[in-house]
Amino acid sequence: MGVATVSRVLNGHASVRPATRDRVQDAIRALNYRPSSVARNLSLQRTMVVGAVLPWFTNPSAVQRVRGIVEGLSSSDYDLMVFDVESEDRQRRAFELLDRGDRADGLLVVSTLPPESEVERIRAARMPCILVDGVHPLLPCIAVDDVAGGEMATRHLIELGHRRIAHIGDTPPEFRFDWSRDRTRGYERALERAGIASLPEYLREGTRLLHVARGIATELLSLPDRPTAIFAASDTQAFGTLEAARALGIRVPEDLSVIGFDDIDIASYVGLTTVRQPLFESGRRGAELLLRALSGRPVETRTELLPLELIVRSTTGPAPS
Amino acid sequence: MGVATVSRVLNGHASVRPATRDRVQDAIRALNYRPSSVARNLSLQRTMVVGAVLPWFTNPSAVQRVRGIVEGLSSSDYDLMVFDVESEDRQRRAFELLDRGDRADGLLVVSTLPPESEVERIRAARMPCILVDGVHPLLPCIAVDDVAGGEMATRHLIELGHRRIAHIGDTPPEFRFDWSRDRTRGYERALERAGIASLPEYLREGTRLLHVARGIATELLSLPDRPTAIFAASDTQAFGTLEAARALGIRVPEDLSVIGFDDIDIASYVGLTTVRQPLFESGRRGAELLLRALSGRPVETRTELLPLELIVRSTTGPAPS
DNA sequence: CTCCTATTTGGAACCGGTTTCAGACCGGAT
DNA sequence: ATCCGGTCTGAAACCGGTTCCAAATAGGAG
Repeated sequence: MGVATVSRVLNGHASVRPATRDRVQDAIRALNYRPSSVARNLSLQRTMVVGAVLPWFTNPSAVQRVRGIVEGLSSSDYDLMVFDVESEDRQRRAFELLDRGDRADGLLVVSTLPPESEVERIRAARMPCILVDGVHPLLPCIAVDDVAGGEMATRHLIELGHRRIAHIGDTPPEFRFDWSRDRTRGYERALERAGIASLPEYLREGTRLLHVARGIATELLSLPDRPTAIFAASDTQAFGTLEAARALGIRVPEDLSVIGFDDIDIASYVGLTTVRQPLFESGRRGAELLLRALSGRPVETRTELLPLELIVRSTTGPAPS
Repeated sequence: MGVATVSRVLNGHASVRPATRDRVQDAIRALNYRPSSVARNLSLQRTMVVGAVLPWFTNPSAVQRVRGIVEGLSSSDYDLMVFDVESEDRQRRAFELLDRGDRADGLLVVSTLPPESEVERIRAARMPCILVDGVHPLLPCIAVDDVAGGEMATRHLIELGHRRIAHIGDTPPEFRFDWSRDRTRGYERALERAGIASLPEYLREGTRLLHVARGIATELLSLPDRPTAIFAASDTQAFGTLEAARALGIRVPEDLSVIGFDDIDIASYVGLTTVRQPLFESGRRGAELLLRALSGRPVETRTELLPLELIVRSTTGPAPS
């Protein structure tokens, strides 16, 4: 029996006599044989796997996006392989592993930007690749208008009568990633439009981590002329802010209003006012576009903006008089 | 120039004349060449990737474990590939992809049990495999004593004077997974030891999802003789219980005590009393054992139990008189 | 300028599949 | 019994690397 016949049986290919097929299947069972998927991929030039590259998938919003991806892929024959890249180095390695197209047929890059050299390579290899929560002129992208979001959050505070509004942003240079800067820009624009001077001591940056934000918030709230409202660039940072306020005995929302960004699961539980972005939907839609590209249908290389929505709960209120 | 030479240059192998090496590297640059990692794996029989298989990594405790895995692997040369298996079918497929050892060198199976046939295959292929949050007699395992944990939680409530104690468990048959049953057993044992009869209407099951638990809790709290304490099999379910209580206007902990299990991030924020299990540590330790196995050192096939700890916060209090 | 040996180099086999292609086999018609 | 067409089958080439081994080359000694 030749290997060709075995291959035909395994792939349910046409024209194998039933008698032969049975004989092959018996042998397979007897030997407890399973074909090597890697050898198969090598030969087929196709893996039926899509790769997702994302930093800190430990964080709640990333998890939510991945859930969307899983959902979007669930009806397809593709499996998902997630690469967590906690450092620039790991990110480079992930792309080295993936961009040849021999480990995954398509790529979802979430909340990070691939190095420029990789973008070129990906395009040269005609490997389908969708950006989720990131924008690049040469790739299809799913994103939100962070400037508008930052403005939306800040305007909400202004409309409540706040004038001393602080902002806790994210440190920009992580994985060439700049949504936080855009939200900050929205914050500045809202202040400007309302004719409020922006104070440098009200504009702070820290990592996305909760305890860092708590530290920064503690400093902000200890200022001689402390802010009456804080716009945190993410819900996680907003929670850090709330903890700081609680520790200092500052009442929310009576003495301090806090607004976040994302609307992660816990936000509704805790009653956090926030700007909701469709996290789950971004992943689902990204997967949808990727599947379309994988099926050979064309996908426009343009940025698709998902809607933002202000969710008012109980951590914002009128400015104290 | 032969392919052998190129291969030697790429792998920094010995004895390539500098002049030749430079010539090869120039060619590589000129062609923008990158070797196929899959072909390399096929030839080398080694991938430098470890696979993690876990269900619902959407859920907070799984995320925490994965964080531990990432941490445990970070100092090694291995990359992590995560397979989310939301259904039995996907689980089967994940193992089919992984157990030949040509896609990953080692396996971490988290919060699920591999099908028996796969266990056999994994052992036959001598593929290193560690179970995290799961127990199998033929594999090294990292776990906690769920019976003891369930007993610990229940005893805490009993010691506070509660007698009408309900329990919300998990539906057992998901991915051959039974920690919830063990926690329930601990619950029953604690009641028995205290001489409290267990009432069938106090013992309920639901999926791990928050809103399902909320529904069940609402039913429990609407019983004519409603419980004064509820032990939820996971923190997520405890939150559902708290929401139900809040909606019904039942004060916690004055009218109702609630205890969870896991101690996920938000638990401390919300002040949930719970039984802490070392989630992060379980992943880190699993990765550590896997790395040891991958390096050829022996790993005992025994179950390593991590410690549990009762964390008393503000959702439990003395039974109402 | 030879000769000899140590170092470099390239050819070929292999990893484990898929697929092309030509030959083997089958049954029916003459 | 022979021939014919169509259906099955297996040998061989390929995917893209690594590595063994033998041939080619370089450099030092005589």
